[in-house]
Amino acid sequence: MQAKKNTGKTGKRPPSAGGELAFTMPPPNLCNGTALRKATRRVSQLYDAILAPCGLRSTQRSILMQIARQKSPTMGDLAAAMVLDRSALAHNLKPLERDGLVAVVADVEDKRSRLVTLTKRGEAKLAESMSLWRDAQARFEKAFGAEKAEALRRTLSVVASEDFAEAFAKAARKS
Amino acid sequence: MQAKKNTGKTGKRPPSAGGELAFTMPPPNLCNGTALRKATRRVSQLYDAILAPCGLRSTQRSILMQIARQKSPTMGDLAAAMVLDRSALAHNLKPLERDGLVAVVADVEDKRSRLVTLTKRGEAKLAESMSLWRDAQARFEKAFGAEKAEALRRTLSVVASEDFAEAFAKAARKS
DNA sequence: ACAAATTAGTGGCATATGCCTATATTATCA
DNA sequence: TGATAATATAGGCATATGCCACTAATTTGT
Repeated sequence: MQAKKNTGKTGKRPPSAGGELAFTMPPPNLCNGTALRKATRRVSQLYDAILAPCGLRSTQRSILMQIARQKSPTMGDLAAAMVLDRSALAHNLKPLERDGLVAVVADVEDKRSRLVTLTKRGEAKLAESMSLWRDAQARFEKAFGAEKAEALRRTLSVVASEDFAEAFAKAARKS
Repeated sequence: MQAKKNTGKTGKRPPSAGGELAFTMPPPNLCNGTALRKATRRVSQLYDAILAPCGLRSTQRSILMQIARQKSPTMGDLAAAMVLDRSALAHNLKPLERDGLVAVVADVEDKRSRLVTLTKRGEAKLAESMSLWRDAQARFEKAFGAEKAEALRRTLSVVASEDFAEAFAKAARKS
């Protein structure tokens, strides 16, 4: 960091942030990542509050639901479907295992793999959460519009896809 | 990806999840929260990889940027602007404080409040991150389309707003 | 067949996020 | 003014997320 720019009007100011920054401040709300994270925090909070009575958070519920869909996926398949890091998935499964909602068993086909399954309790808990989830969904669509919600989900699924990740990676930076 | 050798409905199955569930399985990709979280994880990963050389994650960068915008916000103001729980913000600031990028000082006006400011190092680090961030943004817009990206950000900002939270809360379920 | 490369998962570390409770400070009101 | 409510934050606990390095098992190249 070099000496401060002499713009001619720099006076003595509090220990920082008073003067001009070393870059042009972009307009607000321009970062796609920040916009996504803010919306996600808001919605997770709203959904979690509705789901609370069943003792599942939205993250946990989405994992149980995905296991139900894929029947008995490997850790890797499940992680890929959730766009979730493998180790993150492993950590997320721990509380669910501890509470007896999921079980992880070795795969006899490929001993490197482990298969994740719902237990009876897991199925029951997922079933129990359905009406709460439907309530949250209904509220979202009422507040935001069902059509717009569907369009948003489609858009988000593009952004979450591996195709998008590859396009992002290939996107040459300015030549 | 291995095909499960599920021998019909009579065969041996893992300790659960073989039969019909106690609810009707909704079509995939229907949950707004899950769609948001998946897209956010993907984009955070992509942005973080680009930002890595400067040592900031996208979350940290967005906090520094918001502090720069608000000059010296209180914890509460900053948390509200970030749609972030206060205690989460407090935790997130710890590594930044430790690294000397931000400073938290008591407010003389209201001794309950603490003001968050960027240090010189924080300003410099933020400035250093700008070109990396612009690279990530450019990649996103090239892969997704600049127009669509802007539309998405506008949509997300609606979802993240307090107005939306209120509308969600009021959205009566039983009409 | 055997070493090398690849693939699957674990464990450690660090950050991210949120709830609940406690504490300190300020504002209100009888 | 003194009790009380409201506000701002801190701390403890738990889950969420991701990177890296490591181990185990399979696949591949020769």
